[in-house]
Amino acid sequence: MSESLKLIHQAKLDEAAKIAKVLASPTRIQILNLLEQDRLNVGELVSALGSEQSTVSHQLQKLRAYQLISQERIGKSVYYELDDPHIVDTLNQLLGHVDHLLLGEDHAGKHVSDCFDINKD
Amino acid sequence: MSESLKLIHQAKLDEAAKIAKVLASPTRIQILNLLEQDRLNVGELVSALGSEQSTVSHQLQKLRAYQLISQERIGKSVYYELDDPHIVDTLNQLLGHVDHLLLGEDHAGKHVSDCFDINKD
DNA sequence: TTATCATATGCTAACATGAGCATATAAACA
DNA sequence: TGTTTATATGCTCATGTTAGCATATGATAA
Repeated sequence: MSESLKLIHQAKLDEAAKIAKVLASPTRIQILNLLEQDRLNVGELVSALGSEQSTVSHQLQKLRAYQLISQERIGKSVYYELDDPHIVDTLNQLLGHVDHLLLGEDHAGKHVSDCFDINKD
Repeated sequence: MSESLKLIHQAKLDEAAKIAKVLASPTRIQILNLLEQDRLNVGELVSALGSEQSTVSHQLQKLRAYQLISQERIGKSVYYELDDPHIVDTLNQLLGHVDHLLLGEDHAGKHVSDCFDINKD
């Protein structure tokens, strides 16, 4: 009598890896985090992130490719917003995991707050 | 009156991205999936995965580096098992997300089962 | 000790990725 | 129309990743 193991089939495996890849970038995580709070245009994202405008646009392109965000032009600006509630869950789960890790490492007491505010304007 | 946005601080961002990176490989996801079902040695993983032994060992090394798995030598073999319950949650959340996606895409009806069994021996 | 089996590691080639500069496009305004 | 503003895209450099071959290590068996 032999035990059997379940394999995830390749298509599902590849898709899962792709999504993980989208989340595997600090910049993209930050963008998703910001868009979870508000609908923002590129300029607002650029100043919040402190990155180059082209860098932000490139990352938005990738998020768009996975249909995680949607865009709408208003006047001169293009506003982005989250378009996939599931990815937010996955991201928050991931961030929760990290909280747990960082809390564990920082057991000594000198724990820093997770977030800090910035001014949108 | 200006709205404020919360930024995730860099350390947390980097850590989250690192974890996502670990999950951003079909091979590693499959390994985690298999180890979720049973404690397995490298040879068993190799035959289940159908990859080169060195490839599997390299991936195990990465999973080890993140302390997602632990190892124990028994006789000539080294057995691996999951060492982090949280990552399993994150992975399952991710896989659930993918199920949702694939189901959506395959709306036409020809939907394939998610997993298939293999013989462990 | 030597041979053998199981696993780990060094190395390399092919490929992907992230960031930023320079530039193109597209809308709005004068 | 021409100019300005906002965003997108092409290109490139530096860096990282994957997989596999060859080989090293480590444990067991003879």
